[in-house]
Amino acid sequence: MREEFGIGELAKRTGLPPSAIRYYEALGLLHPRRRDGGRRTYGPEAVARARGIQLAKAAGFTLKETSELYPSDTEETTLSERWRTLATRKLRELEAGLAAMEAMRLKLKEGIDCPCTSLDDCPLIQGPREQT
Amino acid sequence: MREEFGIGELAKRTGLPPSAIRYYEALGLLHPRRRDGGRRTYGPEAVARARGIQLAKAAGFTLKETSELYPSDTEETTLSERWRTLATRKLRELEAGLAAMEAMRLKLKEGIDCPCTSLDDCPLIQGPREQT
DNA sequence: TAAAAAGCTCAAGTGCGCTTGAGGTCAAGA
DNA sequence: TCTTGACCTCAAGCGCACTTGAGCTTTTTA
Repeated sequence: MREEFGIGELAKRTGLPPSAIRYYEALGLLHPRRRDGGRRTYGPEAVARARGIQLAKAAGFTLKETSELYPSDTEETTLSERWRTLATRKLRELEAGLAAMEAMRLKLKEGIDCPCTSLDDCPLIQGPREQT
Repeated sequence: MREEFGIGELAKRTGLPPSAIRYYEALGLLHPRRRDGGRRTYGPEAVARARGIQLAKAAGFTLKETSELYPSDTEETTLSERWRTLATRKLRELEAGLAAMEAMRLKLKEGIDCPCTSLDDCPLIQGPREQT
């Protein structure tokens, strides 16, 4: 039979607290089975999913956005198109975020390496950025 | 005399709503002067600062962290050392974030370009990542 | 078998980053 | 002058991502 374990074990394997795991489930990101008595049971795929969620978080996605990235949850079977659309959009946003982080990294590095005392001094932000 | 303007003008120049500008001030990120009557007055340096804040936000910093990046606010005069320590730490965190975003970008791109239907299918997360 | 450990649900609380609203003030123009 | 619009303060509210706590049940293990 397949390897199954409880919420405590999943917590141990992912570094997430059980409360967060339950919360993700409430948002539809995780779908444990239940054993008699009501306790949640997970398999290895839950570990993969949890890692995906953590990665998405680290990449700046909200949990709602992340859940949209896992559309198998919505009962669709041929979801390739929808998924691709969503993922493409997210990819664009991600690349914008990456650019911002890279810019900030440069600012920080410049600030650290140069004799001025504050980010304000380094004229690195004065690009043509109006609006968010 | 130096070019000075009110909160509405700063809002226009930065794309930030006045409420957010006041909020940043409450957190010690902005330090407008006041004219008789109590209204806030800003100069061009406030625009630069506001852009820095926006950039930091886009790079994933909290406002608290961002404020630590502008230590001139804390009355210190020779802050280079402290600043450099902080900025170096932030830089490391930023680079970790960048790596995560890059990983997610790859996952998304892979998912978009390959025939599988979900992120779970692509074995891209199964690295040795435990804990956050 | 009995006590401890792990889990369950549900409601409320927390911190962040703002926004909204009430109620009042200040400044410029018709 | 007087009205309009920009601005002021302060308190409360909101969405997100969780955490905490109460009160109860299920497993495990000594």
